[in-house]
Amino acid sequence: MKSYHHGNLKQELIDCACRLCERDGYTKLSIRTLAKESGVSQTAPYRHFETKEALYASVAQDGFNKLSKAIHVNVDKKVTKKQIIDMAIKYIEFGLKNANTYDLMFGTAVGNFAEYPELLESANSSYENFRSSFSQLANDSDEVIAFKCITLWSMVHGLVGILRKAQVVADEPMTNLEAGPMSSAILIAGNLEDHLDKVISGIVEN
Amino acid sequence: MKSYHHGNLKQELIDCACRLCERDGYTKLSIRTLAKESGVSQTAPYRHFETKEALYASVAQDGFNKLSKAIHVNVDKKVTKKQIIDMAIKYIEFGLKNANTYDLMFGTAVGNFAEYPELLESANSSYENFRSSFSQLANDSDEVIAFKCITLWSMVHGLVGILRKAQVVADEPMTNLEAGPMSSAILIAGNLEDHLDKVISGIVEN
DNA sequence: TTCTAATGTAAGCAGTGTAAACATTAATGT
DNA sequence: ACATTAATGTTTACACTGCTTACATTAGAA
Repeated sequence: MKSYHHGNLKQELIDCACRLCERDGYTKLSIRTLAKESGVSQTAPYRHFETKEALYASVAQDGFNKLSKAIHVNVDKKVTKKQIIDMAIKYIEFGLKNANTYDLMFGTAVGNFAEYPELLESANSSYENFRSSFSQLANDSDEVIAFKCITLWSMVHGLVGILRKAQVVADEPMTNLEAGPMSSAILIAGNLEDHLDKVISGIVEN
Repeated sequence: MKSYHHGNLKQELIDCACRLCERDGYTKLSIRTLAKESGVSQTAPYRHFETKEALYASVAQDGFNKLSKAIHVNVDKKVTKKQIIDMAIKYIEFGLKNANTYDLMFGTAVGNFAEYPELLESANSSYENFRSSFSQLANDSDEVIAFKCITLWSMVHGLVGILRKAQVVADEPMTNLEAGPMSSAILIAGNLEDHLDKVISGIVEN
């Protein structure tokens, strides 16, 4: 005997949306199937999300929270280069393992973060994770910190994108080392740590 | 008196799709409106594109062709660092000025390039542009060329993504230099050339 | 000139986001 | 304790989508 009111619908919708978005990609997600999955009428979700974009925003927010956890570095003490490299690897792993969610976080499905304050805060918090790690790396000015921060961020962000495309192009996962289209991207994937060490050394010792 | 057969429908559809995709984003594009725009029945496009994805593939292909032109460097002689920087700037400009098309090229709307051989070739050709420029920069082994190439590519690709997000987050175009969320990304945008000079110097003199 | 393949149309299916009007119930103020 | 209100759910419906199927026209090859 189920009651008229669900009780926890909003959170259940978010959880379910996160799962389905990551499994099938956010394009495949429909509000109707989401409602069905939660055993509720087709339009019930609209009591909690004005538009589909608002739902996406919640999924993206959840993604940023998970990203923050994934890349978190303890900044009580001085941060080492090795920790930065580790952070970079964790970031890339996150991007590759949660590719569909990552699309939602950095794609255009959610047009303007400012319309979703909670999402904005989670996104900024992720960035702050990056920033604070660099602030404990050396005695740098804010500007230099920003430079290093953006350099690494765009690097890892770019690598996530490139590696995913390269996989697609190569028609095989990252094991394919043969010469071929965009094969260099794949070549690096097998050597990610070395690659990052080189690049980050260049950034850090600047 | 228009004839039953259009005569040049496929190309007209592509051209129109490119225009509309870039103007409104590929999500907003519908085959029906596209058909209407070309003065043809709703289902006529299906004679030329099996699925909507196939149409996207054509738009993306056109994007890669334009990208190739935009970043092309004459590799007859030795290539200079300045030329590489210039190429990077051209790439970023392309990504920012053709943002919606860029999404189609590097996003997930076209799942597997291998299913669209022409797209694949155009994409590879863009990459080859990058590669050949680096090959004329110094006497490097293929591996080192690949390293530099991927480093810069992921860098500029990442910057395109980050700068776009930062714009969104900052709620104002790249002029906003106030401290705030992700403001460092914006800070760099005003200084793109300096930024790239630093980073590329790090890559080139390796 | 006939036949066939290419290219167009018409009608329709199943699915979508979302708006509007209504039903039920939880929360709140007296 | 009870009436009122706000929150949350349902029903119905609209306009739109990608795409399929069956049919119409016509360009080009035999």
